[in-house]
Amino acid sequence: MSANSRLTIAAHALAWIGLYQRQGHEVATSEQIATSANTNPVVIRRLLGELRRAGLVESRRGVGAGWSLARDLESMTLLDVYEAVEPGPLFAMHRTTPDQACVVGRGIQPAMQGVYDGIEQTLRQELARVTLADVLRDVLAVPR
Amino acid sequence: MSANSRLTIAAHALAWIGLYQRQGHEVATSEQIATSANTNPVVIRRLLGELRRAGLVESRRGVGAGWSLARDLESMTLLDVYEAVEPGPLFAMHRTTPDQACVVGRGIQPAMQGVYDGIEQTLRQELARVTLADVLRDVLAVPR
DNA sequence: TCTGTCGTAACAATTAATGTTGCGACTGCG
DNA sequence: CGCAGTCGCAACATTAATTGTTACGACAGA
Repeated sequence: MSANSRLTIAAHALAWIGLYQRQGHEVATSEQIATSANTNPVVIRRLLGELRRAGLVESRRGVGAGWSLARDLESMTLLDVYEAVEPGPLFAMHRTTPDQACVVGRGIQPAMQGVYDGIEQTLRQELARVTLADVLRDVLAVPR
Repeated sequence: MSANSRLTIAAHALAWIGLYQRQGHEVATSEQIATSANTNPVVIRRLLGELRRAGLVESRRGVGAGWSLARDLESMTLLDVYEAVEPGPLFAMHRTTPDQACVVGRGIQPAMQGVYDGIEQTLRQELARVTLADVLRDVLAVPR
């Protein structure tokens, strides 16, 4: 379905900053995170910018600039991240309006919307159940 | 997230065929369905082709050709349709391998995969709960 | 003033879905 | 037998979203 790794990369960045701060550092740079995620620093800055708008991270400019967590990893859930970085709904409707002269064309969108709303609701509950601290714990639990 | 309406269009097509057959017709043509969904017949044929591979519909060729249901709408769930028409997973990993020399780079994919697997599981349960007969009922329940 | 990093715009590259055209294959009918 | 209507499928165009890249000004501390 989606060639969309935004949630994955955002979680990666947050886990990285969290671990780095646990090791006693003040801020992490987009360059460092980009190296770990094997991508471009601008991509990281863009994503972190969205997380900052959601109040999850803060950035500092000037010399010794970089990114830090605005809250504990324990208090951040994947739902917070999801809402910050994912724009649209999971499933889309027709890209052009179906034939309103047809019974099915008229009724299909409300019918499917009901289903999709329920699913989106469940998805949110699942994401809200996992904190970024959980993610970092699982990351560190992987044997090297 | 996804600009992907495959599930919606597939459900539309199945509901349309189901209703048309209830009205006493043998088969529906991709042209008719495309008109209702306001898209191109080839798009419908492609989708229905995937549904046929999954055993949900059958097609007839020659004169009086067209599509018919291979099973009752009651016995078809949105999960059947989803599995037939959605290729990939909901959330993607990094498009390039993260830095394996970094703890986070090494552990993030297994960690996120665990979460994503659970979500995919829940999504399937939700989809399996809705039959295409439910969808058609809801379609017809929409006031005109 | 110099240095390192963010902030952001602009644009290219990539990928997936969707739309379109064309044509051969099939099959019932006259 | 030939015709008509529709599927099957390949090839290509279009659209849209994400991701990657380059460039450069803004900022703040040394």
